[in-house]
Amino acid sequence: MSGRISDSTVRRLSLYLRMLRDLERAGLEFVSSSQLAEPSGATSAQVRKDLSHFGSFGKRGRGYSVEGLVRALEKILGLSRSWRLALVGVGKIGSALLGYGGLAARGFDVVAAFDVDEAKIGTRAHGLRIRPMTDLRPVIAERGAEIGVVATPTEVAAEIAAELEHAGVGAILNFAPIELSEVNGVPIRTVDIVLELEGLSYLMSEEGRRAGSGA
Amino acid sequence: MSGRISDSTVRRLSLYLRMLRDLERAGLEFVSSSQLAEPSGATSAQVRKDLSHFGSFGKRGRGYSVEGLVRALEKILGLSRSWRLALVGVGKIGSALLGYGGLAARGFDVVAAFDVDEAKIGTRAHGLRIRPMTDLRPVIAERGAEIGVVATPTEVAAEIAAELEHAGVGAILNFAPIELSEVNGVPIRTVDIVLELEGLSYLMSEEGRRAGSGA
DNA sequence: CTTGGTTTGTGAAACCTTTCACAAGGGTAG
DNA sequence: CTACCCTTGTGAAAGGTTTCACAAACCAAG
Repeated sequence: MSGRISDSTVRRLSLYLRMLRDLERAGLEFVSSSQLAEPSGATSAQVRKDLSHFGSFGKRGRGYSVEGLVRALEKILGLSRSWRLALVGVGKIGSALLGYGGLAARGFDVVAAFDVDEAKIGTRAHGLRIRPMTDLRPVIAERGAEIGVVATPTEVAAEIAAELEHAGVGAILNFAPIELSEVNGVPIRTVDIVLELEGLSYLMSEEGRRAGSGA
Repeated sequence: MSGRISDSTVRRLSLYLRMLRDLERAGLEFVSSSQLAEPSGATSAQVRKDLSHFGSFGKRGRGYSVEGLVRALEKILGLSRSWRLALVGVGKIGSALLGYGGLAARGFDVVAAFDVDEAKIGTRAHGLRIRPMTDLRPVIAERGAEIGVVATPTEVAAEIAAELEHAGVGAILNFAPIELSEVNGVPIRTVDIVLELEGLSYLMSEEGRRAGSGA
């Protein structure tokens, strides 16, 4: 089993876990790979392959114990604990994140927020005091933040990411539309809305071209 | 050339285009595949392969004309025009989107906003009147919105997506943490922040396990 | 015109992911 | 215990994407 696991596998594991939690809440005891596959658009074989990288969790003829698999996936994904986030940039996106209860509900707590804007510093947003950038390092250390969130303008995103790494975070979630390069093995995920929209734009134009070229 | 183009190729094309626009603004005339590759973390061969699916845009020995390639990529990606977005759900994320100038700047204009909250309906957010869900169909038709944006709670996301499809949008951008299934060939992209964070959680835990297992 | 330096466009090879298909194992009913 | 039905776990095959490597083409200099 276990070698290097692909991003797409990890992504699917998260989706399986989501569904399993629903099933657990619903009181279901066992689930088959095909039931598990449906909501994420995967196949049953893919579910089994994905899980097989980490061990053998099912019972032949029965399926998987819902509770057992929830615990196993939580352990694999590192979700049996909660994580502390440090947010840099309390603008539109930053504020939206602070107000989004879904994060804390899933074990991601924002424990510190930073901004350069003098007018914001010292004020509170959703119960969190906004701090100046100069406090980045000590506050991240003191609060033990493990994940840095970059919600700044594009121009400073790379610099902020570097500072976060220096401050000791182990991973970065980036909302600026720029491809940040991973250094020191600190993984970075970028959420790039414009990129997603451009992907849709391509598909819609494609369709037009396809239909148009037939005539 | 051109068959079915993979998502990752389209994604990279967007990144090339971004860089090319910067180069164009900087007044550069020609660019090589290796220069183009750098910021997106691709290789020069990959850049050439990606472009080769759509035609032959470069000059051997010289590279690509910056202006020419900008126009070609804009055409390929459907970005020589602008797109109209209809937003459903003016909560935290929805408001953040409305306030985010980056969208309009890149040719994605939000032309309609809907919500179920009586208190919000009729008020204006960033110059846009918030409308009741019952107006969805007529307003989308009237304003000619092509892309629907789902920024609602998870529970209603699937239903809203279906309504948007019915109302005639050609693509959907979904912010609810749920995998929506494409129907009628209307493509859907989901931006799922929790999924990204869980991916980072996996990587950080992996690292711990790797280091720990050696001792 | 010829030579040399550069860069594209592209088959072929290498690599990675997904799907197939089936033996092995487990549960249940009689 | 036997017979039958299910579902897992997994090698092997298929399918896709990325990298390699090189001929073809272009430019500039002499």
